[in-house]
Amino acid sequence: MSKYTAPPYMNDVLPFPSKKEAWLHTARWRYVESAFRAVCRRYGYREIRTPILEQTELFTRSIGEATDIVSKEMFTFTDRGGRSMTLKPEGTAPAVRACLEHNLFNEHPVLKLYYQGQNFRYERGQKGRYRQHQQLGVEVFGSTDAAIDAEVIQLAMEFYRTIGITEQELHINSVGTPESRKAYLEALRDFTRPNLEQFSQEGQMRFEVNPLRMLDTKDSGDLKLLEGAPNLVDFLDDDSREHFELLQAYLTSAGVPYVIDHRLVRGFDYYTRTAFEIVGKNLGAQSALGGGGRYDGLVAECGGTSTPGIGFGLGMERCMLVLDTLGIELPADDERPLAFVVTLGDEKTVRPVAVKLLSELRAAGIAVDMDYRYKKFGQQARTADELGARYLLVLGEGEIAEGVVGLRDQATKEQRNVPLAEVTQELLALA
RNA sequence: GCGAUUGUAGCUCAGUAGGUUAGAGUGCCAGGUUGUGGCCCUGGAGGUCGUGGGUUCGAGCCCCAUCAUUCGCCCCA
Repeated sequence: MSKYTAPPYMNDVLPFPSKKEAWLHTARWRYVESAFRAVCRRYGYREIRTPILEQTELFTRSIGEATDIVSKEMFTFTDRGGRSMTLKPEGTAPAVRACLEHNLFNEHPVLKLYYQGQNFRYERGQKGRYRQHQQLGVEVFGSTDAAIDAEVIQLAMEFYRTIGITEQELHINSVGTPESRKAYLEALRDFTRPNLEQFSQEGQMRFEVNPLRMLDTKDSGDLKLLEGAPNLVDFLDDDSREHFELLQAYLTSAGVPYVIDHRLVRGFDYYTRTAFEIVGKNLGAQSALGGGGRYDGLVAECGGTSTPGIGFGLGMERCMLVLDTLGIELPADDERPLAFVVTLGDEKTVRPVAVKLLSELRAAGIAVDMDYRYKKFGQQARTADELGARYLLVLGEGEIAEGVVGLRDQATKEQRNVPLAEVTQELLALA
């Protein structure tokens, strides 16, 4: 092992596939990222990029002091100017900050954004959870229309479909306003309190810390005790209830099946109304693909004039892992050369011609490579195979004398001579 | 933050109850075979056994610490 290793629970994504960790291959990442961009573009979203760190206060204020993220998971440090800075643990608050700073909310009353960026959370790693993870997401500001909630949901589901995850289930819920949520919490506490001692240790802990999470248990005993518990939707204010009903109507008319999941809650303080999660089928414990929700109070919390918002986010690493688990084939490595030059015979005669051929082909926009270790035909050909070249360009003293190059199809092993002057056109036609 | 797990060659791993010079497969390099490969044969290089202490006549193996890995919990993406 080398002296230095990647920082704990962070991954290197490599230029070649590995048998053990197939998902840590840049070609696969690029494919998924470009699929995401393509979907966002189709839906009319524009890209925003923000710095990798922000003032710490932006996150403590927006996410909530009591959340795990703020209380124990932030990568925080003091910079040389004495400011407390934090590597961003999530993408929404920085996007809001940037929009406020550049007045985008005023100039673009309805603002549809997408982003792709690294998030950092200082926690113990495990499968699908890393200290640095890439998040793909969208945010829409300026509209409370439930139709935009439906659009964000459809965008997310369409993205998963385009990369081959077709078996998905949409879970929706409404968490209402902070006030209605508070009323519900009291009702839930009142309901569970009489039998509290019968709950699992974990359930009892959640009762204290975050009662909503009691609903999210897998413990069969707890589930039984929760039968007949009050539902959050019954505590919604009229506006939130209507909003939730409208969302369902839009989803239905768009032909998007959904299930209402009363146990679905989101972690951060700033969420309001719509909460949704997309769940993959047949994935077991790692089934949540991504989720999002509405945050009508966040912009005001960050110091702007009250502006509603809704967003969706997904973790790239988990997405890649899911693709692996489902055995979904992605298109071939886009970094493969089209052709690979192989030389035979006297190096001093042949190599200069090969170098010239390479530069001509590259200038014409063809991806082509050669072996720089001056070895036998077989070894050069093997390098070509390892790099995934589709064609071999065989160049020896004989070919040079005739002014041709051998064009060998690696799939069929058929080889024919092509005049040097015509190789570029031939390859362009084959590309 | 809590609980486990693993660390020996580039890669996958073996290494018996502590006992000479630490092994295999694969990959790599060279030759057999200066111009058409992947096979085969022969040879070769490659290790501070994660690191630092300790126990012992003697440690890859036992003990402590430390770093790193992987996995679970909490929570999340």
